[in-house]
Amino acid sequence: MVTKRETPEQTSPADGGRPRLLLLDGHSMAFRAFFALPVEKFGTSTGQSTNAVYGFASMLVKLLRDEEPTHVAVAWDLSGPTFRDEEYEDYKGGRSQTPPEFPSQVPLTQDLMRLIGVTNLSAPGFEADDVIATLAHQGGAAGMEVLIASGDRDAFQLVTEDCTVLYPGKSLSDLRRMDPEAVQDKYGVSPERYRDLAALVGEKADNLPGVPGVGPKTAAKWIQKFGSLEELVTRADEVPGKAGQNFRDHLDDVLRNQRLNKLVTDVALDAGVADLALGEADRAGVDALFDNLEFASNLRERLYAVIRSGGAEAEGAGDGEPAEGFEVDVTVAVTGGVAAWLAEHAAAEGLSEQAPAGLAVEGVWGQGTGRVDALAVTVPSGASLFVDPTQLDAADTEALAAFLADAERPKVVHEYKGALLALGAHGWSLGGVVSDSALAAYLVQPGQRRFDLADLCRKYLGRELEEDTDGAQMTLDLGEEGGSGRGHALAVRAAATRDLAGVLAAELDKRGGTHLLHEVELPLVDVLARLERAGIAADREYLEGLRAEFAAAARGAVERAHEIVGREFNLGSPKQLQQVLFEDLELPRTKKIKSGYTTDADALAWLATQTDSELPGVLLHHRDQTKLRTTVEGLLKTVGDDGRIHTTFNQTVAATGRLSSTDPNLQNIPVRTDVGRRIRRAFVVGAGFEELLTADYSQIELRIMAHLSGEKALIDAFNSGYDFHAQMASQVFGIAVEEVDGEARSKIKAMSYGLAYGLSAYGLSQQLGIEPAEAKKLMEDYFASFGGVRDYLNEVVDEARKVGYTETILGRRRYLPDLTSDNRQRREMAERMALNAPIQGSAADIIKVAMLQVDAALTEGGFASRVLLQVHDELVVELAPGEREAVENLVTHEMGSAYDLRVPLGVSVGSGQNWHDAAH
DNA sequence: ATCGTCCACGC
DNA sequence: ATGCGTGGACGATG
Repeated sequence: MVTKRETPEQTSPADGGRPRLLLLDGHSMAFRAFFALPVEKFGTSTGQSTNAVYGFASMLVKLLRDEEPTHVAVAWDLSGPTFRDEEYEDYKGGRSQTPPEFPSQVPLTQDLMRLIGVTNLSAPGFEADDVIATLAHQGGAAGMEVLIASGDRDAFQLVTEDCTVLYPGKSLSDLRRMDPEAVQDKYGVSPERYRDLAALVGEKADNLPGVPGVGPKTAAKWIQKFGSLEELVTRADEVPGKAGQNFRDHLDDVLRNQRLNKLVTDVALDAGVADLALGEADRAGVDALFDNLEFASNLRERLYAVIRSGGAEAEGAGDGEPAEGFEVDVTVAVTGGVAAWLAEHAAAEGLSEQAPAGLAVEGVWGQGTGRVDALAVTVPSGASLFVDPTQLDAADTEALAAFLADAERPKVVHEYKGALLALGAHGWSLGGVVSDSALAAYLVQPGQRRFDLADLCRKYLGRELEEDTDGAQMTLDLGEEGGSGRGHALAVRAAATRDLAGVLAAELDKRGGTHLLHEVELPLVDVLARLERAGIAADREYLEGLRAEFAAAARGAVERAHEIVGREFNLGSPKQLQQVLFEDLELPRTKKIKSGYTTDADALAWLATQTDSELPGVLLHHRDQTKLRTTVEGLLKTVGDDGRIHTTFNQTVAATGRLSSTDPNLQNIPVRTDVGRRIRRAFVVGAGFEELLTADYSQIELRIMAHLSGEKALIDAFNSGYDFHAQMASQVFGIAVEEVDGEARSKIKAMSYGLAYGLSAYGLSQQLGIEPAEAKKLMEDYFASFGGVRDYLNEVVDEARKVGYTETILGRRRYLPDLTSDNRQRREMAERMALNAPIQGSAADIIKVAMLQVDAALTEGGFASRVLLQVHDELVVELAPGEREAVENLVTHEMGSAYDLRVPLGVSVGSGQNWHDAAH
């Protein structure tokens, strides 16, 4: 196996040009690292051990820094037998078991090597040592200086004047330089005779017994006296004493040892020494891996200081100095100076999509609005303008507004939507935004938790955004007049955003996400900002009424529950509930959870059937009413002065590409029960509008599954014109569609939807309340009719395991390193994510495109109607007077044509005075 | 105050 | 032991 990166031009080592080859024995060094660092202190939150990876990386960083090699390779053992096993079947026998936390760290270490530009090598039938011996010979022949880092003493036989072995001492970072003199000093023999000595002494780790009673001292004495093992064997009868008799008795062992410990120097390899030049690091890849391993920034920074990086990385990163900050030359706008500065520094001809201005907005935003406290513009030269909007005159304001709105003056910003809302609240529009560093980072790695500017700078630029706040820097800033410290900080953010956008553009391009950013996510920002700004009208009095009603019902349930139990307790505390149900009332135990036994709704419903006690039913009722009450209260809290609720749509949270909604979450308003649906009546049409319209995709995820799998039976079911689930059931059960009853239909419906989630037979049985065996049979019957779906799902996972990521129809990637985890739970979780991500993510792609098309068509048609909400597969539109029919057609058409699947995109619409009545 | 757990709502 | 989210309440922790 060879992993090779592009070979950059060779760098010269410090000593004037002689190439220096560093060879590492991967397994032996990783194993040393494993035992050098406490495994329990190095692990991720999900249980992946990382001590060996961390230790190995630290050791390598030190070597790269101290030795400055020009060429590096790591040799790895393969799992299969080697020629030594064939010669001696007990070779390495009797080794104690490898610790279970170790093996999974090997591929992680190999990944890291590849990412930092180091070649991994191995050869079937040979050990890592043989690979190293071969390369060391090649390197020597090519006039290179060779360094070998290995924890295996067999490597000492390779030592020459030009080849030094670095052998770990007490700690991993303490590598002893074994040159010819050091070998002679330590063992009393020259490196050429080391094999002779090792053959006499034996090697316990390889299960190669030597001569009993003969250690390194005796062996060295003999070799010194006789000159070599060969001579020693010829004159074996001259060896004195008990040890000499043992030698004669174990002659065969010694000779076998000597044959086996000879390292092979002509292994056929996929790469020669010339191919081992230290490559360019994939910094984003290293970051992703370090994030995954939850490594702190310390090691990351030390690594960045010694590796070659691709892209526009921090300058001076190769000299081990701390990364430099951002060079900005800040002009603090004084009244009347903005127009002149913009004319001089930010003219349209000075900016381009490749060299845009960086814009940073300081302020707050949310609830569909915002406020600008300050803003900074940085142009490619580093010239920066800091603006306090309260200090502008009319001419300044006009010039600034013109610059911000000008689509011909490209700019990049971090959190575009926030900037839109904040600027919009001051009456400014923002045009020409060619990238949003947060969105770009999200598309590069959608699973990341945070997309802070500071975090991203550290990760992609290797630079700290903020200076030490407790150092002299701060004092200095404070000493300057007019808040230039604050101006500098904001200008730095603008500069950082620009640098970041450049690096991320390159990274995103590599990952095929450029189209998604420019054609979908960026244009969507503006649409979302307008959705948030519009909000949805709420009937406050109606909500108050609901709150009172739900609160009263909940109180009633509390009283009744206390009465039943005969004492007071907190119905909202799962812990107290367990005490009451399982200890006081001694009801049957439910499913185990961390803290005891579950009291969730399924369990309470089951308990209700198992006992005469009224309590479970009362608790269920209490849960329902309490949940409804808190939902209503949450909504009431967010109704604005304009009588509307302005949610926030987050575009960088869901790893699959979906939007999410917060403050309040309008994507989880109850709909499934009658009482829950009443809350939807509180979302009403606003003043000046006529009705609400809802439009949703029917079974979009199943349609995507049909499209992606190409399963003909599934595609036919969608085209049959019958009720989809009934049609599927008729196929599975081999009956006519008319004969499919409700039970059969709902079983197949659950099965179909469960597929996209990676549902197991057990899960299906739980959901349907049937025996696992019956669920298994159901799955088998289902796949007998729709085997293409199963094949597709398997293929998705296999492919993702191979390439490391899944992809949606628009090329949105999700990286899933856990697919190769040796931890079963993690691996299976990643497998379910892998089969779900293309389906859920493609649905997200489609509705995003639909939103753009609907929005554009509404604008183009001159309609006053507007989109208010997106709920994953549904859009809520506020209809302006007289526009219902036209907008209904428009929305149906645009949603239906957002993407051309192998099955039609079904869209159903309805309208009414409120969200409830607009359902269909 | 902050965090993890449990629970429940949506698609 | 079915995917993706948000959020409230509780209770342990600081």
